[in-house]
Amino acid sequence: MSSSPLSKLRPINTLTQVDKIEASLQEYFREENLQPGDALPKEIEIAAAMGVSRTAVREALSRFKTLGIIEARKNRGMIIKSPDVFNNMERILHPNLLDKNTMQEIFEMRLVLEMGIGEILFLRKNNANLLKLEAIVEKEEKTADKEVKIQLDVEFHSMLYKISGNKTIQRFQKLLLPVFKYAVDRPIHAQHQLAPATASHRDLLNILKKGTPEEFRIIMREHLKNYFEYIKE
Amino acid sequence: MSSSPLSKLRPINTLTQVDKIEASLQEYFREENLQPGDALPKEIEIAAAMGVSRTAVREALSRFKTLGIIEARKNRGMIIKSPDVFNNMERILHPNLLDKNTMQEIFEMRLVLEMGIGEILFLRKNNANLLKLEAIVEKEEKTADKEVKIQLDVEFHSMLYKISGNKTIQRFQKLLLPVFKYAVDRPIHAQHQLAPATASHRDLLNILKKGTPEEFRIIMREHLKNYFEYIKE
DNA sequence: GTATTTAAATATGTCATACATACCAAAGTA
DNA sequence: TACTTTGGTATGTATGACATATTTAAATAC
Repeated sequence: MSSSPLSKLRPINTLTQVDKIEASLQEYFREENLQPGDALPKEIEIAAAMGVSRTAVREALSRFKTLGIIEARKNRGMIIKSPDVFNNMERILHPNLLDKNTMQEIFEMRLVLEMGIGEILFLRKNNANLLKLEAIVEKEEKTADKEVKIQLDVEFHSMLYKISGNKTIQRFQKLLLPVFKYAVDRPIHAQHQLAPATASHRDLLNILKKGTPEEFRIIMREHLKNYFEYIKE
Repeated sequence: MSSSPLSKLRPINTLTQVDKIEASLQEYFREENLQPGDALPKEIEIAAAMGVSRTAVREALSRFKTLGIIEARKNRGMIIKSPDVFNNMERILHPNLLDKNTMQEIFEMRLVLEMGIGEILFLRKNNANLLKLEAIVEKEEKTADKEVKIQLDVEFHSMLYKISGNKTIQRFQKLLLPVFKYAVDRPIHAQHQLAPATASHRDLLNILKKGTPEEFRIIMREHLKNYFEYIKE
């Protein structure tokens, strides 16, 4: 059997069968303009319509299930679902798996969020919120236990996100926490952390109570100074 | 074969077989402390070890593949992979699927990022970067075509993220773009968009060139003013 | 005629088996 | 030494069957 030199040229499309089925389904979703709650055809029907095995269809569907785009209720058929944006990220954001660079970038991202959250805080703050924040700060000032202090530090910043009233941002921050913690625990960073913050949580609280967004940003920048020094390197 | 009355009591966990296999595999990954690059047992071996069918194992593995935690190279076996944090989100962040509230929150999140990115820009900016930004601004000032203007607006902000040097943030922003666009196109928002920004891209560029992070934040706040008005409601 | 029970139909979940396919490695050939 | 061939291997795909839980409809009891 003679093979022409062209046979060396691999087809561009190295997609597997399941990949194609996945794409085809996605197109189907779009064309049908399917909305959450809408029902899907049965697996067998999909397989028949595409001329492939139920096995392959199931694997493609499995991907959508994993992503949270569809939900299969046993023996009841499948429906389109409104996916949880971060559900998947939670499952992969383990320090074990991420490379150092990505971790570093996520670390920075948290700083960016922290610096940018001020505007919304001033839009959404209220007395109840501020009291809770106050309680945390007071606890912080009273304790000497380092472990407790660290815990309260997390709580303070978490409360800020809560005050933002934006559950998506809140979720995202919670997601970043383990990565952030891991980064902070790295030896190279430990020394910076030791340096006392030049602006305290109390300062932030006071500004949030009686100051302006602009002042808040300045104090927050000061509060995070050590971290910004860190990422300079 | 006698079955006690207790056999009627169904186990609390309504987990499916595949769910259990997934959990079991996850535990295996953790216990073995598997790192990216490490090989997994063959599907058949896993199935045999767990006493289940290869089908079920494959479906559990398929989930991990979808999440990007493992990679299957045909006929070569599977290995642990360093997952791409946002790869999954890209696949679900379609305006069709997300509910209004989540979209609104993502919209806000983009504003937060935009407000917080300044610090890092001043850390990472350089002449080459600024020239590119300048080029975009000049094009903007010369064109009258509204479509082009919108496109250049996106490019300007995208370039800011690029200057941040943080590919994770950059990716995230790209991810948010369609959602943002969708939100902006909503009628209720259209009127706000029509109001001319009180601080231009040129202003931002000038500050980035010769100003301070603090000034930059103030101008950015001014630049996004209309959007902030919008989310107040 | 209403209410409860039973039974059938249904669609996903799981299993077993076989074959296809592409990659690697080792043996064979010029 | 360089190239080709060949075979083993593990994932990818197909087929067919049965399990199981839910829904719907039929059947029975009152």
